[in-house]
Amino acid sequence: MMTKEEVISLKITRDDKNIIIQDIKDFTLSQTLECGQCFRYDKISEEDYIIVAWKRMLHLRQENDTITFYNTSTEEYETIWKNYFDIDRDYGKIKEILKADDENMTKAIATQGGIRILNQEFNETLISFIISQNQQIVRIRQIIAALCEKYGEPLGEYEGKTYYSFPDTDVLANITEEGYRECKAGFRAKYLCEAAKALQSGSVSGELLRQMTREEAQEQLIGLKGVGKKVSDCTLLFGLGFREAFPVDVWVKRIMEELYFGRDVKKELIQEFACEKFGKYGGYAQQYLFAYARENANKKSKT
DNA sequence: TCCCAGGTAGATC
DNA sequence: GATCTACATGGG
Repeated sequence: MMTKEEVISLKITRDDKNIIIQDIKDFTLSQTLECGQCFRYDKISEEDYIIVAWKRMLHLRQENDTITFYNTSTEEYETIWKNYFDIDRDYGKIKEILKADDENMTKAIATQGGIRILNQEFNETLISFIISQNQQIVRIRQIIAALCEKYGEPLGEYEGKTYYSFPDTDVLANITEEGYRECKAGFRAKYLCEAAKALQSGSVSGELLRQMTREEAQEQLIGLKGVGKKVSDCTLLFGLGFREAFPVDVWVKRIMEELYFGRDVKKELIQEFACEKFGKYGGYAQQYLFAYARENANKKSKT
């Protein structure tokens, strides 16, 4: 639930086809799409992206504090994109809280403060992060793209390329292990089969899990083969709206060790520390840190 | 060629 | 309980 003080107002206009937000704050499209939380986007130019989410394809462009949502209706914006991009939440306030008395968060937010946490579909998030384990982000995107191309529905095209929806649970549940392997899912194929069947049967669903506490929902997720602490945390954070979740992966482990511990520590200790320090803002803190860690690694590899 | 990747399950100590 | 290892596949 969003509290009233976290809601902000914006100047939103439209011309004949497009929705335009002219004074967006705390939002950098490239950072939000490329920080590893979602996998279904194409960078078309420095300012333009094509994304697919919630069975829609969308062309977006950002110039400074103006964002244009191309070829979309007011209704589609209100029902889909406003929520997807978490538009009504006041990230300025969240960032102030995280930065208070924390040099590390201040540095991370200085370069990565345009990230917003997307509200993604539960099914897609779960399947995507099962695929993500022990894999590089570019590969995750390739595998999910293959899965959608093969089993999703065409949604439209841009410059000759067709974009496909993420497959429905009925379709996912009927894909064989061999089918997932053909999408290059490797050893994760058997996990995907099991998860898809759980989704189709309804034994695991976004509806059910959203009604639970975070601990209960996490327990349900970890009950699936191939879903452990990290994958479940990502699913809770990106697919179910549990913004206190703090996924600890190799990047977050490394950057937390560097910034807060000065030595190698166990994941469990990092988890505990983050829970204590960031509390209900854990998910936001984690995203800023994750992006900051990757940005630093990029710089080093380029020199 | 080698190391590693938004980890996890199962074996072993 | 804590630690070790296999796992598919390809990017750098």
